[in-house]
Amino acid sequence: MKEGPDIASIAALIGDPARANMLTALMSGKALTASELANEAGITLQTTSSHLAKLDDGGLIRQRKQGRHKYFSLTSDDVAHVLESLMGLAAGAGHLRTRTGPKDTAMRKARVCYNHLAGDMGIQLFDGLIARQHLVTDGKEPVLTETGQQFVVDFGIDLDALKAKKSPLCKECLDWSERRSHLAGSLGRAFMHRFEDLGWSTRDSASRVVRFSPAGEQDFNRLFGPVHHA
Amino acid sequence: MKEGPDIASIAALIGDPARANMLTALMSGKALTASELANEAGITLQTTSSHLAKLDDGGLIRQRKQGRHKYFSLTSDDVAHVLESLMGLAAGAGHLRTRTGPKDTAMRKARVCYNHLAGDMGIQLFDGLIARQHLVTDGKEPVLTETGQQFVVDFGIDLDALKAKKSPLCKECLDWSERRSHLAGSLGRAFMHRFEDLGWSTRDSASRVVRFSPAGEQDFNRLFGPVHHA
DNA sequence: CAAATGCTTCGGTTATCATCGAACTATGAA
DNA sequence: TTCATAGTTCGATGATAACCGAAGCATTTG
Repeated sequence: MKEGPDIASIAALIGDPARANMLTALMSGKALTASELANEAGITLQTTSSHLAKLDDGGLIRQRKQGRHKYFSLTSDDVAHVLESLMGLAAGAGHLRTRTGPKDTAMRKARVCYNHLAGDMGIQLFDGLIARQHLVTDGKEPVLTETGQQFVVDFGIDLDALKAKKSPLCKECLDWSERRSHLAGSLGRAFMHRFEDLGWSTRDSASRVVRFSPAGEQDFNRLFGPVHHA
Repeated sequence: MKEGPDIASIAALIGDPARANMLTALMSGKALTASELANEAGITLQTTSSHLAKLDDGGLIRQRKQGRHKYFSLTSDDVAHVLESLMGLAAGAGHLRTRTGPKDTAMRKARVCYNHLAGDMGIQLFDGLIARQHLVTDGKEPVLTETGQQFVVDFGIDLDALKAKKSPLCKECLDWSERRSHLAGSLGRAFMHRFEDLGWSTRDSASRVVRFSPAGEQDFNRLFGPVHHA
């Protein structure tokens, strides 16, 4: 009724089932066309157009014209973060829409959260970095240690390029399936990208599922898995 | 098409302006009554009641009856975190709301609530016991853990005598200045009594104010103050 | 007991908004 | 040019839900 940040209008945007489905689809990190989003939400193209205009107006999505197509994507990691948090709440409250299926277990194991790795393996990555003291979390956002910076560079990530950008290097993102933190931010994105470059993992084209090859998973566990003390 | 939790229903809950105002008001961490929330949202009590039922149904708030009042608060830090993120997206500053309770600073700090400690220090006692895992609250009334029982005995309280009585050992009591929980029940009374026996505190004869000696407050903070992680 | 206070339930009104059919614009292909 | 595909705009409809008045509980106070 009065002052303060208008969380109601933004939440209302997410609160419509059709729009929520579109946003969830965009959590894959891929840019999608209006038609694809219409299909995701199960509504006609006209209605979709109206929804997309509202989402754009609310600053939740960004659009790029390319030929006669129009590609839509989430505006920022912040938007993805809010959506992921909402999923956490919904999952905690027992508001799951679908019961556990084959795809669900794959989703829980490894999936993309906008542009970084989430699910069980996302948490392993995060915990593994911390266990090896490559990353420290003192209250606020995580920070790379000296050895951590060295490790990242050795792993084949151009750290200087990431630092040059203005977007935050490390961010925590709450996992809705595990209810624990995993690594987001530009470093999280870089890790995801590197895994694919190394051939460790591939993205499922139709969903958010990330599939690791047996060899890739083995390498992953060696570098990020639980630490065994002597 | 439909994967993951149902974020739409939860977002829709937050998406109504009246409910958003209530939730924002509850972000203070304090429990508020239905009437106060009605006032915050600028709607009648009937409508508020309906909204509160929906928020409760969605698992966003939790309610507690005390006397003829009903106090509402956010269910968890997770809820607060989502709201905070939404505010970030809405790109605005937070706003503080109604300030209620005793104006006397001494009363705010420490006072007697029937027979146990209330006010800021009462909350510190309660939070401190939980932070040290001496007390757990899983939905219902708090319960002493193994280490908690040992701690209580070591502190000089005759736990067996308390257990022998029929009155409940631990109860949560809502603080009317801080609007948060503190420890009541026979254990709460025992703590209060022990503080006085140890010479840590004395009761003001004319009011409900409890005065701690400097040394007593120091000891109190050592045992019940905030926990510092290594 | 009765009066007062705090909150809930019920019924009816109103306003909003998601939805689709149809018509329109824009880009690309034949 | 003509056709096809991608997306937008407009108008009408229908369902949902926010809202309040009035009456009903429940608890405390006098």
